[in-house]
Amino acid sequence: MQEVRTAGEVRQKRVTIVDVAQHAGVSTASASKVLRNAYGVSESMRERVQASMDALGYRPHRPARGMRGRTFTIGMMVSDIDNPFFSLIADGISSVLRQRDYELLISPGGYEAASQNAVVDALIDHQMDGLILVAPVVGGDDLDRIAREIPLVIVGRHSHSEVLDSVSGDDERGSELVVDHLVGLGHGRIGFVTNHQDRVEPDRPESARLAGFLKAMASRGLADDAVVIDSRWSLEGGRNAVAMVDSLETPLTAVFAGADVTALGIMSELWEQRRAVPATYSLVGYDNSRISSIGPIGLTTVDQSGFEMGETAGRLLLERIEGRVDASHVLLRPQLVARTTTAPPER
Amino acid sequence: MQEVRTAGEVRQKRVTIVDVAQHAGVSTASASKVLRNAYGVSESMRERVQASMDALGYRPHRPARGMRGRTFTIGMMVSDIDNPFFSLIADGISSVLRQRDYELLISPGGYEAASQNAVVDALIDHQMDGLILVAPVVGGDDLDRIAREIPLVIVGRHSHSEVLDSVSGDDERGSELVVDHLVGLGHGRIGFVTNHQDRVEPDRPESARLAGFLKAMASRGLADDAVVIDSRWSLEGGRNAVAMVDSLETPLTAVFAGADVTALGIMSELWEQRRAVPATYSLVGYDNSRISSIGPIGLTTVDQSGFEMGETAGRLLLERIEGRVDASHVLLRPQLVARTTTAPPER
DNA sequence: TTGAAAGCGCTAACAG
DNA sequence: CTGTTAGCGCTTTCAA
Repeated sequence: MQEVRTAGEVRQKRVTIVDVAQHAGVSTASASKVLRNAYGVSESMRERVQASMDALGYRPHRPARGMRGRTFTIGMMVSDIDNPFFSLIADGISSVLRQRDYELLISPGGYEAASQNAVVDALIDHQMDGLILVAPVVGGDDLDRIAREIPLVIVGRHSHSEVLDSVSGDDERGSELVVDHLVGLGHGRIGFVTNHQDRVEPDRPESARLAGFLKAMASRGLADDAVVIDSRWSLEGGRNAVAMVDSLETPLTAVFAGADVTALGIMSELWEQRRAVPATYSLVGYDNSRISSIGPIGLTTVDQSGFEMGETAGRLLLERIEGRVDASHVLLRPQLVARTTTAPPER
Repeated sequence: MQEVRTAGEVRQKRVTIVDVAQHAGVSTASASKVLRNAYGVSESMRERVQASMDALGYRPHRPARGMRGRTFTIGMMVSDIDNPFFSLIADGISSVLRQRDYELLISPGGYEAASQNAVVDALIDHQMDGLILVAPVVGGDDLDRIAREIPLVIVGRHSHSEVLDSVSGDDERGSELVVDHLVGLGHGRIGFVTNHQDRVEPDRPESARLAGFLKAMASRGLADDAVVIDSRWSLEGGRNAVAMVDSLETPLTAVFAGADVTALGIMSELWEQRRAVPATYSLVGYDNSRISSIGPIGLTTVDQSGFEMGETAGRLLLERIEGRVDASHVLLRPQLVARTTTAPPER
């Protein structure tokens, strides 16, 4: 029997820049310059070195690069990778980075500030060239502190910080679109399901969507018909919201769930109780996640163009890395996607 | 106005092991040993150094560690992060790594062998200590080659390789469970939607599930009633499968979609045609993704216990890194989850 | 334009 | 048990 061992086997050594330099008959410094597209190399030098790199199949060792210069790696923190919206953002980022030979590495940070901070530290320890944090729950001061250590872009959270960039949807506007849609259908008494915050941070999407909802209702003379249901933006939170809505003295004709996942929880709970949507009440989500378009779901929701957000975030981060110092905060226009969970009220 | 500049500002230098050693009044070698929990350090030394590390808030620089030894980082490649099943696997892996101070970094590799290979190379270039590839489309030879470079575990794909470990669900058994369920309900003529492979690789889940389906049908005397529908495991593939099923001469009473996402595509298409499930035909998926449990969907499917897969993969990889040389291939038992998309045939 | 040499933060071999 | 020192692969002065 042939022995095929891994640990015992002598793994062939990596091709290093020294090998390339020797093969091309030049100094490592010159090879390095070619690798980095740096100034001060003749055309012939560039060609020779490039040929050697190709011939030897040279791939730069990232940790070694990181010791002195850049790693050409960008870190992305998300709470949980299982979020279709994050996936779109990641695709958008990748599409920008790819053209510039940067690489994207993703790390799930959970839903607690403590665990997210730990993940951010770890990404910094990897000597990444920049970080993109998606909907971080970390406090604003912490974000500024991080931004002073490393180029930083946050996605999905409004910001006015001077030291970092941000890309987010115009959540206030998004809520307004929803209210317009529902009022247009004839609804008056509308509920909004919140994502409970122990310590309210005004720059978080949940705050902006709630504010937008209240403002839009008020400006249409429906301030007294705006009902806030304090729950959580999760499947479970949606399920629980159903009972809360039922316990209201005056019933609702429409519920704006604040997020698709919450709307799905509500749908699921209602379905189990054999109550139909939109017959029971109209239902609106937020995010336009892929599930929402599936036939039997057909959730009316708000699209945030995640891919474009990712592209923008990637572009901003590269600009930061190249040295831009003034902050840039981009707000993207949301769009309402009307499907089958909204209809005129029954009465 | 106060100037708050990032790039211009002098960023404070990192705390290095030299700082720790100085603070504790010992050599860097000793500090390093404490950091690595290496042998040959007195209790008092350990305490002093540890105290200094805590006092200075020392965090080891991963690239530097990677230059000589381990980075304590594991890379995970997935085709696309937007897959609830992958999320479960990642959680499982993380739960194991966390106890051992390893970190998990995830990289989306797309659906092509070429792009996946590029991502794997990039992870190797980062000097990661080991890799976990989820359902790679890369050829078996390539996997062996990779495994000779770096400790490797593949998830969701059967393997008999001597140089790498694998964890997967028993897909043949899973298909058998589905056939049993459907036949138990009274179905005879059953369709199976495949994920088309240009070059059939027998160790891929799509091959195993198809084989299991055909075998189970045959062993129940239904070989002639087993219909194979060649499509793709995607939302679109599911949608297209509907027309293919409709064009069959003898109609089906049940469709085993091979994967949840395919089943969702079928559901969606049928729904748009105002045809009900399971009235049109019973429908079964595979994966038990989170969506499948949502009320209005209620998809009958097969659970693969992704979290456990992740745990196992993490454990196997750490063992490899510690030096295990004989391959380990784990097969996990799948379970049928019956919901509302399956029922006895109408006739 | 090119090359020699120092050094990034850490580990490992070896000496004391 | 502890310290000295070389060196990982690369970038970056600085000199030629």
